[in-house]
Parts: sequence; C-alpha cells; structure tokens
Amino acid sequence: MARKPTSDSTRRSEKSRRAIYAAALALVGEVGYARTTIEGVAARAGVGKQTIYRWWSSKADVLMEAFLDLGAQAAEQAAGQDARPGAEYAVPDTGDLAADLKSVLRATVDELLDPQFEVPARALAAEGVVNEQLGREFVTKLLEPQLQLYVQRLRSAQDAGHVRADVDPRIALELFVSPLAQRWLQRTAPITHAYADTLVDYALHGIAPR
Amino acid sequence: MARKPTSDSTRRSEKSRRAIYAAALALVGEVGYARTTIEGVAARAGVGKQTIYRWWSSKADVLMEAFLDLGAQAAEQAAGQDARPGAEYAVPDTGDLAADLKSVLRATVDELLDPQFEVPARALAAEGVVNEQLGREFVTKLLEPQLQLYVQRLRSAQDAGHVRADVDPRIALELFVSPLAQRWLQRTAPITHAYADTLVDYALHGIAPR
Amino acid sequence: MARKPTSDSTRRSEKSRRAIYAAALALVGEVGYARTTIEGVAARAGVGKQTIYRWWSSKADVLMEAFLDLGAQAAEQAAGQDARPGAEYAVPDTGDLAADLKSVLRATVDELLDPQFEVPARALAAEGVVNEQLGREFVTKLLEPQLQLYVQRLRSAQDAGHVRADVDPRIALELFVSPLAQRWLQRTAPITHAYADTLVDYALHGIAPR
Amino acid sequence: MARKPTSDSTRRSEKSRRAIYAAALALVGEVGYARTTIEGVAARAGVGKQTIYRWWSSKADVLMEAFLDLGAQAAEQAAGQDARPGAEYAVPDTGDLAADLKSVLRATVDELLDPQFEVPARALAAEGVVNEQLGREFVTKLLEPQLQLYVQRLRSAQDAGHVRADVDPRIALELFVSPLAQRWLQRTAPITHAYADTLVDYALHGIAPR
DNA sequence: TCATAAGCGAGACGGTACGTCTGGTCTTGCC
DNA sequence: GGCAAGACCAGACGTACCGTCTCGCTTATGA
Repeated sequence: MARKPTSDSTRRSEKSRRAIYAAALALVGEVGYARTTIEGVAARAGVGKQTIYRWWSSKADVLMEAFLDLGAQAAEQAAGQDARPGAEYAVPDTGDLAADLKSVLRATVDELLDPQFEVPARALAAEGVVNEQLGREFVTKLLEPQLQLYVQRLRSAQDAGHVRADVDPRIALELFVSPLAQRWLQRTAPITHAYADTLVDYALHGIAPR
Repeated sequence: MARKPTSDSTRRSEKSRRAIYAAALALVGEVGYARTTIEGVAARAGVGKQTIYRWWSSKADVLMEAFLDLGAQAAEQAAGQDARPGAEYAVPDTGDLAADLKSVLRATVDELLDPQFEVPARALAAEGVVNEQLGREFVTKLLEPQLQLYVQRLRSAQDAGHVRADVDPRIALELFVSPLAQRWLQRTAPITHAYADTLVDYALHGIAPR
Repeated sequence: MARKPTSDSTRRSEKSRRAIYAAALALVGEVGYARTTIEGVAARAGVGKQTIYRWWSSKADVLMEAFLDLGAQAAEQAAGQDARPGAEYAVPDTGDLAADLKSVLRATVDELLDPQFEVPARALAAEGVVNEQLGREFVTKLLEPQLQLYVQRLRSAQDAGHVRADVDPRIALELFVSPLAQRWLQRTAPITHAYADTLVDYALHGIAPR
Repeated sequence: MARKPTSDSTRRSEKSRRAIYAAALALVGEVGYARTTIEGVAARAGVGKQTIYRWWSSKADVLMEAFLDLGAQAAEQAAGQDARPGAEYAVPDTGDLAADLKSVLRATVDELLDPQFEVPARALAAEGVVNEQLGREFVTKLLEPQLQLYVQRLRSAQDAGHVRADVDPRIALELFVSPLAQRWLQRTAPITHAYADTLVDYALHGIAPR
C-alpha cells in the first residue's frame, strides 16, 4: 500500500519511522481518527510532513502500518523465539473443543475492551468499511490470519470426530466470531465472557432441540 | 441529533429538505462519503450552507436522515397502508423455521448487494463504528428494529417447540445474521444465497455431531 | 491587477482590507520583502489566508495596493480638500526654475531617505524590475504621475523662455531625476541635497563650456 | 561572498562549476529568477545540491558569478590578449566628445536590448535593489568599472577644454547614463539610439538657452 | 602503492510557505 | 424569519524548496 517507488529504503530513518508510529497511535487514541491529521502526527513526531508523504500515501496507511507494527512488537515481546508475524498464537488444543474456543474467545473479548487497542482498531475498521483497498489489506494482514487459527482448530476437531465432517470450518467459525465482532463494531449490545461462552455453546449444538 | 432549538419549523422549506436528501445521497453514491462535503451538498441542492447547518449538525447527520427518509419512502411505496417506519415487514411464519429464515436472509443478501443501498449504508456504518453517538442512532433506528423481527419469529418457533426454550433469541439470531453482516462490512468473503442457507442450517443444528 | 472576478465587492470587509494593508507594510518594514509571507500577513492582520487570496493575486499585488493606499491616505491628510489621488502636489512655480527644481528634488531626497517609505518602495521597485506587469503598474500609478509634474513645470519654463523651445521636457526631466533614482535604487553613491542641487545646475546649463 | 573556508579548492571540479553556471543562466532565462531554484539548477547541471551550497551562499550568489563569468568569457573572445576582467574596453577618444559618448551609449542601448543579457542582468539588478550586500557587489564588480570608463573620457575632455573644469565627471556622466538605466530598469519609456543621442546633447549643453 | 581524505552525485531529513479546499459562523438582501 | 448567496476566520491538505545531513563512489595525493 505504501507508495515506495522512490525508495531503496536503505537510507530511510528508522528513528523517524518509529516516532511516526508512536505519534500516530497516540493521537488517534487522544483525539480520535477524524481529528488526527498528518500535520499533527508530523509535529508530534518531530518530523517533516514530507517524511510522512514520502513513505505513506494516506493517514489510513500510516495508521495501518503503525498498528501492524504494534502487533508485531507485542508478538516479539510475548515470544522472543516464536516471532512469526501474523500467526503469533495458535488456538489451544486440549481435546475439549468447547473449552478451547471459549478460552480464546474470552481473551478476544478482553482485547476488544482494552482502550489502547480499541481506538486504533476501530479507526482502521471504519476506514476499511468505506475504503475497499485498505479494508482488504486490513482483512488480509490482520483479520484472516487470526481466523485461520480457528480453521486449524476446527479441522483438528473434525479429525477427532467432535465436529461433523461435512461442516465447512471457515463458515463454522463465523457462528461465534462474527457475533462478537458485530457487537463490538456496531455496539449493538455489550460483550462479556458469559456472552462468548453462550456463542460457543449455541454454535456447537445449534438452537434447535436435539 | 438535529439542533432544532432555533427553528420554529413551521416555516421550514420542505423543498429544500428533499433537495438536500437527494443531493446527499447522490453525492455519496458518486464520490463516496469522505469526498462528500457540506458545501457540495448545498451547491448541488441549490441551497445555502446555512440551511443545512440550521437543521443538521453534521455531514453524518444529514446522511442518516436522508437514508432513513429513503427507507421510509421505499416502505410507503411497498405498502401504502402498512407504513410503520422501521418495522415494515415481519419475518414470514409458515411453520417451517429454516425456510422462513433462509427466505429473509436471502432477501437481505440481495439488498446488501444492491449498489443503491450499499454505498450510503456502508458510509453510515463506517461513521457509526467511530462515532459512538451516530452509531447508536444507527443501531436504534435501523438495525435493532430489523433484528427484533427475528426475535419475534424465534419466539414463535420456541412456542412451537422448534427452538429450545432455554435459548436467548436475541443471541440466537446473531448466529446467522452477524456472519452475513461481517462479510459485508469487512469484505472477509463473498455473500451468496447458498452461504445464507448454510448459516441457517449450522445455526439451527450446530456443528457438533448430533 | 487584483483578481476580482468573483466579487461584487459590496460585501467586502473594509476592516479586513485595512488590517491587511497595515500588516503587509509593517512586516515588509520589519523583516523585508523576501521574508514577508502571505501567511504572516494573514496572521498579523487576524485574517484567514483565503481572504487575502480572494482579493489579491500575489504578495506583490497586496503590497502595491497597500503602498498606494498609504500614499492616498498621506495625500488626504496633507490636503483634506485637494485629494486628487496621484497628483497631490505640483512643482512650485516661482519663476526661478532652478530654485523650484532644487526645492522639489531636495524633498525627494528626504523622502527617499525616510525608512518608512524606503523599504516598501524598494521592495516594489525590485519586484517591478523583474515582473513586467507589476513594474508597469508601478510606473503608471506612482512614478509617471510624479514625473508629469516636472513636465508641466518645464513647459511653463519654456513659455517663459527659461528652457529652449526645442527641448523635450519628458526627456529633460530625466537629466536630474534619473541620476537620483539610480543612486537610490542601485546604491551607486550617496544622495544629498548638495548632489540634488548639482544635478539641477548641470542639467540646466550642461557640462560643456558656455 | 562565497563561503570557502572548508575548501582547499584544489580538488574543486571545474566541470561542475561550468555546468552550474550554464544551468543557472539557462534557467533564469527560461523561467525567470523567482522560479529558478537551487534544486533546479543542481538537477539541470547534473550535480548534487551540496556541491552548490559548498561553493556559493545563495541563489543570487550563484547567478552573480555565472553572470560575471559570462562577461569574462565574452571579453576573452572579443580580445584574446586584453582580458582584464571588468575593464574590457575604454570609451573611444577621437577628440569629438559628443560623438564618442553617443557611440558608446548606442552600444549600451543595443546590449540592454539583447535578451540573452537582459534577463539575468535584470534578475541581478532586482535582487540588488533589495539585498544590499549583493547590490554593492553588483555595483562594485560590474557597474562602477563601466562608469569609470566615462570618468576617464570626461577627464580627458576636461584637459582638452571640452568640459568645464569645475564639473565633477562622476556626477556628469550620470546625466546621460542614469536616464538610460532608469528607462531600462523601470520600463518608464522605450530606449533607442535617437534617445541616447538626445541625452548626450542635453547633457553637454544643458536645457537652458545658451 | 596504496590508505585516506576531500569533492562529488544522490537524496532523505526537519522545516516553512505555498495556494487550495472545506468547515462552521456571520451578514446581507430577497421573499 | 427562513432562505440563497457568499464573505469571513481557521486550519489541514499535499507540494515545492530550503539548507543540512549522511551515504557510497571516485580520484589524487602524500606517507
């Protein structure tokens, strides 16, 4: 997404890059996405505006990379050795599918409620709704890798006979992930651990009488 | 949301109001939400800027009312007598829950893919993600009334013994509605009638072996 | 010169206009022409940039009008009744041509050495050297009207037989005016009352033996 | 004016110097002084910006040296042996002062009308009006040496009794040189051979009846 | 003869100002 | 008093250059 035709990127200032990420995330957190401006980011980062325009094509683009970087850094910290970006954690596989899914979904609830994560994530998600290019990048780089972890766990559950063989795992995971996502994105209702548990139970056994 | 303290509203120009709605929807459709400006709407509607600021507080606010008006008009056309805004249709109740849900969900798929609907809806949804006040209004006035139709149908199904009594209908409906919403909002995957059907089946019977 | 296509100028803010003139002249006096910026003028005048760009096409244009206004105001003050702009004073006509010319030329020397006049005048003159359009306006509106006063006095002297009839007054005046102008503009040598007197004497009687 | 403390100047690239002069003169001729930029000169000369900043302190400085170099080269071509910079030619001395002055003044008219000379000369003159340091250098290096040629010729005329002994030659020459200079600089009126002749005649014999 | 230091092309950097665009407010007639 | 029109103050936009600062590369001694 970045407009990097000019760069051999050798001479790029690492210090500026980090300062810009930090400033962008801080400003979005403080005044929101709409009132975050490139000028503001540049001023806060102690950087010329051109240094931003040289490497990124838009405010959304800067924030996206800042957010990806934030995730990458968090991952590095969490597992110094296991730093494959974008696939930081796997869904646990204890053999108890319901428990494993609930555990991860509860962690997701906690993350979605963490203000430090929430504001930039919301800003990116909103921009992605309206800006197809950025939306697809958001999905490809952030969302889908997370969802694939569920796909893996569900496949393993199919092998163990805990999920029907004719079920498509990529669709199945949406039964409990999407409701959470929609409640968060659109604020249709509060999200809690109990709610997460309920979603998993309903998704596994359906709502019709057995 | 509108800032109507000034107005006596008696003298308000109906012609201007309709022209503003039309201009706002047209511009959003043509150039997208971000590049739609109050100035542009005013110019296109042949209206002074102040006439917009007098009755609405923001670009999002204008678009929201324009969109609600669009829905209301569509409803009036569809059913001259049954014009209760926001609750135009009920989910059909033929006794076959799966068929009824699939039928409505398929209609929703069609609507989400209609470009005339898609662009302003997407714009409003995006703004709502980031702007809590507008988001809540969007949910209250547009989304939740639609969802309550499913709640009614699910309650009726519970009465008929087709849905377990201990199931919360408000959560249950999210199993098939939210995945569709998320695929549309975030473009994680395409939405089709077949997909809608699958969601209903999975939601009713779960993904675990019976 | 101003780019006034938009304006009916009825609604133009007189207060802003005067504030802009004052700010422009003050800034040019304080930091020089090159370091005077439109942004600076706007800020100092407490005015939006667009209000400047709406009525003037360039920094030079603003300064030119500010300078003309300054002259007009000075003239109004000097002679409340005799406020014909651009032709404020006539060269005196006492019958003694040499004395009359020396008197006016000495006054010009004083004006050229007045810092309040010098800095903006120099800035305009410099811009006019390089910018033909502005240069011509400068000459037409400021310089030539002044020079025509000398033409009138020289014609009167011709009638009185104090200047040869075959002499072109428009050229003749340059013999004493242009040397002063060049010394001032290009700083080739200092300008004094004595120098002014010498120029008049040389011009009247030539440098060749009589 | 150049900031040469760093340099040992032995290692200086002659090729770059010439390329910079050529690029500067070409650009000033093509787009004018204001729109000539150091970056543009560097790019056109195929030179790094630092190579310019290393040897010159400003745009005006570069152009001044380029212009001096242009004059020096012209002089070298005109007289391979007589290449004293800045004092290439003397005013001819045929004994007929009027004829000698007219001849040189006519040549000056031709030079001032030569576009190749005019644009950079105008740019330098304009800068000099506003920038005292450069203005003085311009006068010292270019203008005054030329004027001194007239001083010499007028002294010789005084010796021959063709100019009054009490006349200051440095002032006298301005009677015919400055009008020409002002007409050129400020475009107050056209300059022609006939005009030059008239100036000489008026200056020699005055405008008063003899 | 070869390291070594200067000049060099290139271009990223922190800045400033440009001229444009829009936001939201205010003012002026018209209806 | 609502309205169309549009001037006003404010300030962000994305661009162009400023003058400084590395970066490797070439080149020309001088140890």
